Amino acid sequence: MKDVAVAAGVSVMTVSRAFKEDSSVKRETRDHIRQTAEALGYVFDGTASNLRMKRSDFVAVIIPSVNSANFADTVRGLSDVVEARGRQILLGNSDYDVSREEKLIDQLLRRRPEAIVLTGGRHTSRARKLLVSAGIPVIETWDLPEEPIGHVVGFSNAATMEAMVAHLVTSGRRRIAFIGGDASSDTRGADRRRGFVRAMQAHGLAADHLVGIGTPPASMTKGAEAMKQVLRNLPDVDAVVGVSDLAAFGALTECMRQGILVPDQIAIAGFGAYEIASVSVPALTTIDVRPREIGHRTGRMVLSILDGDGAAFPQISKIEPMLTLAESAP
Amino acid sequence: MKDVAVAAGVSVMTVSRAFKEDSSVKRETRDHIRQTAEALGYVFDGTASNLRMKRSDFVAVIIPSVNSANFADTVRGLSDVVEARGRQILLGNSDYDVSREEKLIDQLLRRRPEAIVLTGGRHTSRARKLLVSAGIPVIETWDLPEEPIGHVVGFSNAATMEAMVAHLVTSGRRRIAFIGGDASSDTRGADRRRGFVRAMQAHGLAADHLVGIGTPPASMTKGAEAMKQVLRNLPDVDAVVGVSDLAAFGALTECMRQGILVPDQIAIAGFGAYEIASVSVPALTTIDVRPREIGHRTGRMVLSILDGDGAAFPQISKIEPMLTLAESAP
DNA sequence: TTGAAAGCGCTAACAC
DNA sequence: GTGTTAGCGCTTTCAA
Repeated sequence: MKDVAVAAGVSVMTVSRAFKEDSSVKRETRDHIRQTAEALGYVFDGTASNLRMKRSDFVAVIIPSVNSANFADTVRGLSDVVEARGRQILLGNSDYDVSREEKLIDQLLRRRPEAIVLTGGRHTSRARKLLVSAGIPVIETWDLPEEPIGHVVGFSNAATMEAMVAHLVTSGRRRIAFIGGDASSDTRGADRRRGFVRAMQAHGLAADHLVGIGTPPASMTKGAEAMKQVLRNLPDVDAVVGVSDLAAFGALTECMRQGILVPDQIAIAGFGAYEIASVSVPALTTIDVRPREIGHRTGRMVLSILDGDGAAFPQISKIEPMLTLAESAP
Repeated sequence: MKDVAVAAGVSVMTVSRAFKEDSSVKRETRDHIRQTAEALGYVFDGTASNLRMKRSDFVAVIIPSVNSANFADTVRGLSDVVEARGRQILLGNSDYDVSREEKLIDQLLRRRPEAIVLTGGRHTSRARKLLVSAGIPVIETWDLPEEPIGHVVGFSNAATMEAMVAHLVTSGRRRIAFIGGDASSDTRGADRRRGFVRAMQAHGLAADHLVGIGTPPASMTKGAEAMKQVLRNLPDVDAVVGVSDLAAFGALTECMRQGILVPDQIAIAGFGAYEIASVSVPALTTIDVRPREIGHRTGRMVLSILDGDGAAFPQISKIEPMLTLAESAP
């Protein structure tokens, strides 16, 4: 900046002002400075500015994995909103692991983000301490934590899965299997499984057809493998619910390979409203938790807390998941 | 840090040293300082450190979209490598738009990243100027640019598609349609389409069955719609190639809905080796461009340029895509 | 092994 | 409308 100032024949302060939109610099002076800067290949140093202004324009976001379309959608919705207002997303993958999440929180906080968005409501106790003492807005998403740290944009994974079971039972299914949700690290998957078990019991049905798929994320391939087990070991099953659409679609493909008719012999339902659910043949009955809306709403929440009236949003903003019926489990 | 220093009864300099791994501080002093810091809820300010050290530990990455599994895989591979060495990824989505890419480059460079990774080899001229004058390593990926700015980790989209066409022709297909690649903004898609046309002509076949799907990214839904057009307008087609597996799978589902046998009546091939390709029934013949390997290799390249002997990597590192044959086009 | 002074590149606050 | 001074929180440098 000093170089630009010398080259333009002004003080550094004037150069600084010339780069701010609404500051008092003569038009000609500003134009001249900007041209000089461009010619010199000068790029503004945000690092120094951040230090001085105590304002990083970063919003930290931790998701389990960028490789999951649903979490990617949430990040996308979030970044669309906050980037339009000059903020930048600082993204971290926790790999469905709370201790990795703790490390990430530590690392990200060093960058002095102005807010931090988390996926899920389970964290290590040190992570909670770090978050609280950071003194910035904390938003937990994709869940309704029992003890929220700050704000929340989410839904109950368990209750949502209960609605799905209710639908299957209403449509006449009785011997329903659940694929996924066994890994303790995927708390949302485990919650869905818990909701499944609870709903089955509430309907007086046996909830003993639980097929794990191991470490998250649930994939199509793992869903297909799990379905093989179901067909081998649980021949009386008349419906299968996947912890996600990916697992459900995998299960569907295994049925296709074995000549089992869906939904005539076995109904299949998923979770998440991935694109595959609407395109597959048969299309999958699923639950749309509106990941992008989670992101948008979180973004607007962050901005309203940061820039304006934090009171515009309630502390807990509930997403209403929608049951989407399709051919696989009408 | 000053607070910690006062609380621990030492100078700020000693506190600073206590947080570095390999500096000369007495064990007891260091332990005492770290405890004091933890108790005070002190979090190291990376911003100030970066300013002073002129070292941000950021690697900037621009991809067309996080919502594409393949690009997400590349980012994942890259971050696995560079984060293990203390760097953090600064991610931006260009939305397949070079002018948005230019804006992003400008924004990201303000954060003073130590290297920048781009997707593709087409950029605005101002973007090129910014990249060159930034004086940091620039790595272009997912393509083999005609005029590389710096390093490259990629493959030829056109040549790879030519290999796919060669396979289809060898297996007896003659009237082959191509779905996608019409949007000028998706240069990789357009390159694949160009490769398709070139290969068809080289085999003496008509390359006039081109069905566009509009703005990227190619989706399953758009692939299904395009297949509807193919079946309506081009009844003689005996094979279809999708610009990506998503489009190809969409096309497959449309065939299933219309009772058209794949591959007996129409063969279908995709591009990208998404999970859907191996799981779908029939499984899709596709091309594995190894997105994660692109990320890994790019990461290792960045680190070797930054930390050590930059000479360890050639300027252009070619990825060899692999043709993966499956049921849909054996 | 520890400390004091100087400064990274920018901007708030105050002159003029 | 523009310039001067001081300082954001850290680390380099030099001295003790």
